[in-house]
Amino acid sequence: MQAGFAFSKLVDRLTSLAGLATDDLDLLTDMPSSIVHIGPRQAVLRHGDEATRCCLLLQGYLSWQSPESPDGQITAICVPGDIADLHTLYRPRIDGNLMALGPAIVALVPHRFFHELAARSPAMSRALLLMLLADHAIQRNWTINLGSRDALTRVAHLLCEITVRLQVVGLARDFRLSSPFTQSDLAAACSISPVHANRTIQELRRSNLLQWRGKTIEITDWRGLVRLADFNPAYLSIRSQEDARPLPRPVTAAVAVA
Amino acid sequence: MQAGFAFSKLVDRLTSLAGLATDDLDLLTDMPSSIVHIGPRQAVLRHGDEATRCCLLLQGYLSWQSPESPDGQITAICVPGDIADLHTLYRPRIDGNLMALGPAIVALVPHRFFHELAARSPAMSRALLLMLLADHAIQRNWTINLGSRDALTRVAHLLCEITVRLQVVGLARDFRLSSPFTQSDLAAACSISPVHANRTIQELRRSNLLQWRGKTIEITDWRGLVRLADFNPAYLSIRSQEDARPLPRPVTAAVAVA
DNA sequence: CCACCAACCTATCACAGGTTAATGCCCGCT
DNA sequence: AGCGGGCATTAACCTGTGATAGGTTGGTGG
Repeated sequence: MQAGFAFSKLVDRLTSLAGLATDDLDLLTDMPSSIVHIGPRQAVLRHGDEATRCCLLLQGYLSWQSPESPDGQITAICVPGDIADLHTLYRPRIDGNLMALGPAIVALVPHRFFHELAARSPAMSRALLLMLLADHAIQRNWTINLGSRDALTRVAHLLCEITVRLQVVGLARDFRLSSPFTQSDLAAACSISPVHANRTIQELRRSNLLQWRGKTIEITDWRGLVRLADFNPAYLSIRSQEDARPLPRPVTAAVAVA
Repeated sequence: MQAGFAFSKLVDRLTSLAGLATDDLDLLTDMPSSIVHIGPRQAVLRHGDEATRCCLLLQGYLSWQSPESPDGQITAICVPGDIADLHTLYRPRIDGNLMALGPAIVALVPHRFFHELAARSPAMSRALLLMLLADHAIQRNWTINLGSRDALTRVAHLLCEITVRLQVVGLARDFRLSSPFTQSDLAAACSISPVHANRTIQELRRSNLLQWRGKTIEITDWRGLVRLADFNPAYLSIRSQEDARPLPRPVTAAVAVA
């Protein structure tokens, strides 16, 4: 999509969920926002806050951490194009802490904008709803991941999920993903100890499934990783590539007006 | 609320989430539905189905089980008043299996009804959305439960959650809950082995926190169970009792019309 | 009354993963 | 260049939970 457009990843994400006409997407161009750079391990939203703006992630990773659990368990991860706290449109009270994993860039957008957007375009309204449902489906899948997989397959599955979610917004197409997060972060997301996360990563390396050097992960055997993790991307509710390009401006409507 | 009304538990649930005027609630009286009795361990919806109706639980418990995982892990539990598959209003493809734990009674309601309901009443539309968000919050909490608690506190936490959710719809007020489900079911929900679930329950008994005899559980030390589980019901997004009664018919509106 | 079945309970053993702590590495800072 | 502080790595040890296998109880039907 438009390469220079700051919100292009949001556009990618939305069109991956629902059919949107160019008219609908045009509504995003006057999205008011303030751009904020976040440092590593810095909080974006704190437990108990009342949100009045949504937090659209432009670059990097954000994580939701469960409040008042000493181990700082990570309950969700956001990738670029995600609106981290979309649900605050309807329940503004923040439950949990939203932290950056590594440096990140976010756009803060007033709730008001999305409410008006939804009122103006039913298709957009629907797309936002599907975004909420997709988040829900991902969350359910994390439940499955924690409940039924061991450490190795759990880590593998998480990496598969992140990779595909990045690919939706045009990142990691070559299976190289930036990893500004630490092994401890990965451990916190998989609910294993940092030490065991390390053991696990080394086993993935030893099996020639991936390399993790410095701040990038390269998946060298995608098929193998998918097989190991028993990964099925269906739950991410991504439409097929076929359908995933913007619908043309509805000509019939123009005719009707004329 | 109206005791004889078949959908009173749904009313309880909705009003616990949002302020609803009597006018809004009246819209529920012509809800078309077919009542279905489900046997224990019987499937209500199967992975891959396309839903055209929503499944409102009237009595008993339903569980979502992850598809194609041999251990039959339970990823969510529904209590009376819940609409088990509300999300199918927007994404009708079923992901997972919906099974009854013990005998259950459900009302099948055409999607169409809810769509019209939402179109007619903004307050209802909002309440349904909040119901989806509440489900999401519960799911996130299951992630926390599996990720950060050991078997004992995990079971304790689940029992706390179910108890409070039942109380919202007027059940288990005396901390006695019907438990038509088996210890294996509980194990599947907590991702532990049935044997260990048994050990765990016995420890809860030994600590005089509860009794589980036959098909009812009696929680004899609610405070103690809450403390053990570190249970905080905030995530269930239940409004305070104060707010939780129906709003009076908005007189002002009538005046405006007149 | 007994056969049968499902659920519940108990005992034992093995192992995945947690805990702790020591070491090494790399990178930024003065 | 030297220093300090995260972070990755390795090792030794320990514990919670899974697996298996068997015994008990209670309800249901012949």
